[in-house]
Order: sequence, then structure tokens, then C-alpha cells
Amino acid sequence: MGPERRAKEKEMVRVRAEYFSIRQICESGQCFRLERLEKQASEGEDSPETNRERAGSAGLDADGEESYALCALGRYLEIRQNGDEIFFDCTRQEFEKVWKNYFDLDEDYGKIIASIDRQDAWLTRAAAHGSGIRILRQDLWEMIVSFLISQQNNIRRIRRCIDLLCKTFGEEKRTKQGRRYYDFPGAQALAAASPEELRACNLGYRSRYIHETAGCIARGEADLAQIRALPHEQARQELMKLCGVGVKVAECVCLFGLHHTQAFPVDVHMDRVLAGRYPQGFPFEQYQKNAGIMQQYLFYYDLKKGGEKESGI
DNA sequence: CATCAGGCGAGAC
DNA sequence: GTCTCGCCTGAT
Repeated sequence: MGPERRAKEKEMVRVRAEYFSIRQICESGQCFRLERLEKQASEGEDSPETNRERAGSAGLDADGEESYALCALGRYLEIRQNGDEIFFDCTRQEFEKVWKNYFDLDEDYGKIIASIDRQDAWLTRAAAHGSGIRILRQDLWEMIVSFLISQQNNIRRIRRCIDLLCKTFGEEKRTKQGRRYYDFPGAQALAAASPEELRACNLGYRSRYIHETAGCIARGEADLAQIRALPHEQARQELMKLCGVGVKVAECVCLFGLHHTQAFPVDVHMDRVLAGRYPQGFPFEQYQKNAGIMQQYLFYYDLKKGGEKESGI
């Protein structure tokens, strides 16, 4: 059975990457179908709680290896990270074709962080704190629905709603190991769903937005392929024609679904950060195409620091 | 029980 | 154009 074992080993891609933290990516609120896997209890390891505490308090990755599972692009992927070593549980071919791009691994985030104005102590700290964040290249339709759901909602419930939506309307699939997972439902599937069925996913008043928007796409009244080809301002304008999509949701969709890295979503948190830290206004002109990445550092920093005391500077 | 969570649409002015 | 208000739901 030696050869078979070796073949299995080969179906694992190991890469080294700086400025990459799967945990930070998972917790940065851009992706709702990436989740941490609990450690196998077989090896007398620390309890999950100990792990969580350790991981949560460290600025960089904790020593322990962490595993995550992701459903995206109609696929299922498990990822492990230990320091700057990242293991993708897929073939080299799949990694090169799909995940390298999805995780934005060709972008030099060190260079982006180095471009930050050192006079801006807050942003410098925020970027140091979230230096492993990357802006994923996620599916446009999935981002539209996800951020429709995100409005006036909290991350935990957003995840649950999306999970339910996928289990109810998404195609059921199995990994080679037999693990069951669900695709994100397409516009056709959601357009065909009755309002009652959508309500059952705990979407609340957002179910109407999803029903109408899905219908709009399914009937061809809005064309996602066309929106993909538009520059930022126009793409945002077109997205805002969709029911339930306002400025904030449109900017999130542009940033995470179209990789318009200049998009700068302002929610209640960012509003607070901008008012408190940038009373003269955020220096958009300085960061231009990377403003959205700066936004993500600031958002994540605020998310993590939220609840802690307002220690000056 | 009130408030809040990664807002938005509708209506008033 | 700007302002206000109501809205599903679950956690605190």
C-alpha cells in the first residue's frame, strides 16, 4: 500500500506565503462559508477553548496548526496553516487553476502595507494587526446575496442564514472522503423559491430583496457578466439598481465579488472609526486603488478591538 | 423590556 | 436632495 499512500500525500499542496493568515481571513467578515474545524481529539492536544484563547490573543498566528473548511466556487476545500506554511487539501492542478487566484496569492501585500503613511499611527497599527488578511476573489452572485443578508444583521446570524439557504436550495455534493456539502444556490434556484420558503431561512424582511434580485438576474433584466466588465463607479451604479442593494452593500459586492480594491464600504463601525480617527476625512487620494484594503485593516482592527477600552492614540 | 447587529426603501419635506 | 421611520430575527 506504499504507492497509494504516496499518491495521497501528493494530493496536498504546501506553499509558503507571507502576509497570509487563514484565521484572519476567516474572521475578517468578508467570507461567510469559511469555518474553523475543531481539532481531532485523538492526539491528546489542548482543548479547543485553550486553542481559541491562544489564537485570539496573539497578534500573529499561534504556534498550533489550525484547520479550516471552505465551500466556494462549487468546491470544497480544507486548509491548514502553521506559521507561513499553508497546506491546501487539493491537487497541484486545482490549486494552480482555482485557489491561488481565489486567495489572491499573486498579490504582494507586504508592498501594500509598506505603502502606508507611517505618520498614520492608527492605520499602521491596524495593518500590523491584520497583516494576514487578503481580499478573496469570491463569486459575484454569492456576494450579492451574502451582503443583502448582511444588512442590519450580525456575523453569526449571517453565517447561519447563508448556511440554511445553501442547505435548502443549493445542490448537495460529496467530497471524495464522503463529506457532504452544499453549493451556493444560483439565481434560478432562488428565483424559483417561494417567499415562504425564503422566510423559513430566517432572512426576515431581506427575503423580499433576495426574491426580487434573484428574479431580476434569472429573467435577464440584469446581467452579471456585463457588470463584471464595468469600471468601479459604473458597476456600483448598476448593482444599486438591484432591490435591497444600497451604497454600502454595493461597495462590499464590488470589493469582495469584483475585486475592486478601491471600493470602500462604510458601515456603522467604519463610520465610527472615520469620525474618531479621521475627523479631517480619510486620505483616499493617498491609497487610491488600495483604499479598500486599508478599509479592511481598519474594519478588522475595530472588530477585534471592539469591546476593549478606548486607549488613546 | 429595550437595544443593537457590516442598511435599505418609501414617503415627507 | 436630505431626513425619518419601520423592518425580521436573535443575542444581550
